[in-house]
Amino acid sequence: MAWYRRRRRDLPWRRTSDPYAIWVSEIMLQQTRVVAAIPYYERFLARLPDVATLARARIDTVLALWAGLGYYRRARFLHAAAKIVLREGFPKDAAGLRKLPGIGEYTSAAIASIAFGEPVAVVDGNVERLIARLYAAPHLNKREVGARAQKWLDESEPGDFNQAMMEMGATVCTPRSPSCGTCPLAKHCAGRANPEQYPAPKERAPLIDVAVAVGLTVREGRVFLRRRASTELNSGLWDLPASTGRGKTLGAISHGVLNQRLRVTIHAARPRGEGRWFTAAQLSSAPLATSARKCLLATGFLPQRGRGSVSA
DNA sequence: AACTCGGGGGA
DNA sequence: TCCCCAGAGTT
Repeated sequence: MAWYRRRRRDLPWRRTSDPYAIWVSEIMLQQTRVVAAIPYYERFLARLPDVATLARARIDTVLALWAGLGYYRRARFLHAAAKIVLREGFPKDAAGLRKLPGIGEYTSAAIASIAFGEPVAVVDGNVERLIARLYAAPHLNKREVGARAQKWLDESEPGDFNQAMMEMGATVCTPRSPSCGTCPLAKHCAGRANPEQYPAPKERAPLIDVAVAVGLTVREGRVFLRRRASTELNSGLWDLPASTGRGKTLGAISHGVLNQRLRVTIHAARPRGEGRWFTAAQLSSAPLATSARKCLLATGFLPQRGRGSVSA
């Protein structure tokens, strides 16, 4: 705790005690690095400053604010949960938070400890690694990590304790080349001699190549897009429609996603099915699928500007 | 417990 | 290219 008070990063969600803002930050931080989430967090809260505004916003607005951050299901869960909160009130503890869509074991504990001071330890990737090394235990499951973290929890300041654990994992007890020389726990750490062995590496799924063909139609400066259905992946995002692949090839992109590598070929096509025409300017504020954005950059429909181009 | 999410970015 | 990130939901 002394180390944390000295070394904590000045992060935007550490400047508020608003449970809504902390909630938004925790959803954005799921499987997402702190530095990646910061600009999205700032923009999201500026546009949707409270839970009622979020609940009443259109899903397109929410998805557009999320575009580029990945794991878009999080945005839909957050929006759905905001509607529930507007109707039923903000949950008062971790158990109540846990019932909301998009909030699991980690996130319920994080919000409850940080916003409400509830003495419950979080287990994220940082805490797993820190505990595994501290005990030189390569194969602990989440429940076992949680029990050990809970034992150390400072119940007078559980939010700061949890953030201290994660901050340690993110800045000192890092996956590769940890800074054991400056670690305040080094002399208590059983894994100090060989930190890279903890936790044991997980076996990875083999990389799969997937061929995808999409159709591109441009007329009078507008491109034809379809909205992905609620039953599909990336539902709600605008995407290029599928193609038979028989039209003239206009380009190709590679789009890595988890254990897949999508090889997307872009073909000239006629507009088919439901869809909408977008100008390049309209796309800057539309929830566009990342692979579609790459295709539109590759074919020159969108200008090649600095990635992200997070315009309000 | 394993798998998916057709993510994203640092090293 | 590899690794893993303040994970959650589904099967």
